Amino acid sequence: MSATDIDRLFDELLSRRSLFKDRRVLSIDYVPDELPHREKEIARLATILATALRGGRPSNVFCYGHTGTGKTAVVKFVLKKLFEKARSRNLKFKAAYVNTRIYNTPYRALYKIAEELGIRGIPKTGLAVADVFEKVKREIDRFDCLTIIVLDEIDYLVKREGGNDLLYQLTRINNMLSRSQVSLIGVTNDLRFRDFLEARVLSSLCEETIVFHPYTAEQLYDILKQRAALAFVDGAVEDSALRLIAALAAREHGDARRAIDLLRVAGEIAEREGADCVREEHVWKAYEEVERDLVSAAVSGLPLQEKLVLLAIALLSRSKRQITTGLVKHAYEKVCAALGVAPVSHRRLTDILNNLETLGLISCALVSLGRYGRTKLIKLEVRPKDVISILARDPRFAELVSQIRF
DNA sequence: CTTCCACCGGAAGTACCGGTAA
DNA sequence: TTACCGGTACTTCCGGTGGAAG
Repeated sequence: MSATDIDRLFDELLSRRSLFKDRRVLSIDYVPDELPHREKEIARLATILATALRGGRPSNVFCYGHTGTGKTAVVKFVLKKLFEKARSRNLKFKAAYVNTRIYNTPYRALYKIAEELGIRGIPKTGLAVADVFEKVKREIDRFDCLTIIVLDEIDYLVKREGGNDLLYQLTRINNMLSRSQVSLIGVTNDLRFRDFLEARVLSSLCEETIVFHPYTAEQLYDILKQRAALAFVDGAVEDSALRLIAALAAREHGDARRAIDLLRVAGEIAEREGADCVREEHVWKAYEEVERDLVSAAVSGLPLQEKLVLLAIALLSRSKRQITTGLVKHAYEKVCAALGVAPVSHRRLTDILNNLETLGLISCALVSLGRYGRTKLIKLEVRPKDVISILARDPRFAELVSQIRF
């Protein structure tokens, strides 16, 4: 391509009218001024937290519901409004928001709490958890005000060792504070989460419970319409496209986050193609792309051995129908041999399989074959060719993928 | 009724890494 | 420097276990 060609390309791209008015509206952490169809939940949480405006300590709250049902948005929204109200009444309180899927160990969660509260001098690693907890506790007491701690995706913390301990300490912290008070808000997608909570934590963490039900397709449509009006220029999205996104997301247990993601990607595709508006065809393309990106994000972050196990499963699912643990082990060892990598123990393999399951890449079902033992039936939950093509980007695997057959 | 397959998964421990405090 | 911290990836050992076959 010559210099003048590039010049012309730039000119052409610049002269195109952008479909977007404000892209940020479609980002994951955007909190809108209105949350349609969540009025009841907002009122409920606001009622509980309003105690703070009267100088009391709100009960600990526990929110649960599927992904993308507005839990995080509602919590952030109500806290924002509470801050505004408090400021107008000259009241002080502090809040920390921690996503424990990212800050997924007791130390890291504590570190993030400290950071959110503006407590400095805590290193990312190297100290004992108990010491850090003491320091955070002391600093919170020095605030001399109510402190609200939001623990989002709290199930990721609880399922880790030491997670219950931290939670227990946090629920008991008020007994150790003299000037400040702490309220906790726990948020989770996992509906069976309570099973993992120890009894000593359960009762105090779940003083109040708010359940978030999935959005229906019509409700998702309303949400999309609201966001589209803010994010796109007038007439840049066809109504049928919004309906399609709503229908697709409703199928995924009413996941609004997924819907908004789909809208954003569909918009980007339409713009890339130079279309004058977002149509159903762009939504379908976006659907594919979002799916692939999800897989790609999950797969590329995996450690080597987990990649190899996943590769073995992907290669197996091209041909065999029923995949058992034994079969996976066999295939995995063949893959290892071909690469000159030492395979891990069987015990480790079961952990890897469980991990791949929690990531949603595979699903497992324990079955008993009587005389013929007891095993797990393993099913790849994503397209084998996606997994293989993503892993084949690694030059170490590229050759192998074309060679091995089962 | 008992056997026994082909696994599961808890417990405890090791090696290593990147970090802190004294 | 040394002792210690949390965290990940992995090991070895071992006590289960559902249900068809015998």
